[in-house]
Amino acid sequence: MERSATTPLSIGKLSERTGVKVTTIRYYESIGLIKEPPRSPSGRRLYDEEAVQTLSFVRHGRELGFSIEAIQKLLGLQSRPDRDCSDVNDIATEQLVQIQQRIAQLKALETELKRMIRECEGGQIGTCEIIDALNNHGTCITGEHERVLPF
Amino acid sequence: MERSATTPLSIGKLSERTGVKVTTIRYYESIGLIKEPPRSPSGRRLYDEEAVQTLSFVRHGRELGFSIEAIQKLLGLQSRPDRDCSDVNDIATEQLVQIQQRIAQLKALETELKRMIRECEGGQIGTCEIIDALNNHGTCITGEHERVLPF
DNA sequence: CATAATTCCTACAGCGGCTGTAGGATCAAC
DNA sequence: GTTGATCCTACAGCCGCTGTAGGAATTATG
Repeated sequence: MERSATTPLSIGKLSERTGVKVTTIRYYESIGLIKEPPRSPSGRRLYDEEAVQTLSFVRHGRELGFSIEAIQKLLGLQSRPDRDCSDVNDIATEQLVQIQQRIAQLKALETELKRMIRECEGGQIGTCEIIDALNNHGTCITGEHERVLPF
Repeated sequence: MERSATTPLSIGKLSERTGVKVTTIRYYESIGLIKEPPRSPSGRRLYDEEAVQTLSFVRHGRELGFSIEAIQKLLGLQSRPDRDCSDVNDIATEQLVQIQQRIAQLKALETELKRMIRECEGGQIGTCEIIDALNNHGTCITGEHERVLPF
């Protein structure tokens, strides 16, 4: 299983292989998310296949909306295959809950925006229902939709 | 209609009336979103009812997910009630489209996370389907779900 | 083999939309 | 008169990057 003597990858090649930008890779290293690779005599970073794996893992996690912090935990857990995976499940479940909450919030906004747009039938701003709705929260059907942001 | 000689509000009262934090009000002023109010002899900001209106408008817009930039445009439009409201409609529609796209993306993530969690039946991390899914994008049913972030 | 284009390096600033901190000045209540 | 709340400015920090400047090293082409 040990064939680690493959030609090392430059940061650019690693970027190509994983779809993570060069600057982002360096950023991940700077915050300690991925480990510092060895360097060439001239100081260039040299990566191996394990780095490709780790970075792909990170990328996929980010795509699924996991925070850097959560990914850091997951990476730590991943390296202990004999441990119980309930911690992993907890992190994923928490992420799912947050996404579901976010969807619910955005749907409320969607409903509200649709209503505003429907009631604005074109005309002058003075009688525009969109402007009116923004001026007058009382007309909202969704009641409180506070701190829904950021996107 | 002109009864503007009401007692001026302090920034704290304005904050209470609008639900926008004091620091955020000052921030909005600093970026030019709301105008600089007159000051008391000792340099404290003095607001009137128009400021309450404007800030409520801003707050509601933010709650609906509009960017500061979009709100700035809407505020500009609002002050010209005789103009056609199609620009307003465009901004709101664009916002709606973005929210709908965001919902679609998040739903894809939700599906994916649910699948991962469902297939992880508890056990050891070495065989955990969640970790496996993160390692191996190929198992994703959603195909490409890139740059869905940030939240 | 010389030159040109590309890749790489570090360090730091900036994005959006705030929030928090430090260190004061002023105001209202008792 | 004193305490405590509110206000002021100025600046740093949050997340997760992205962009810039100014070099050094490597690779591709003539």
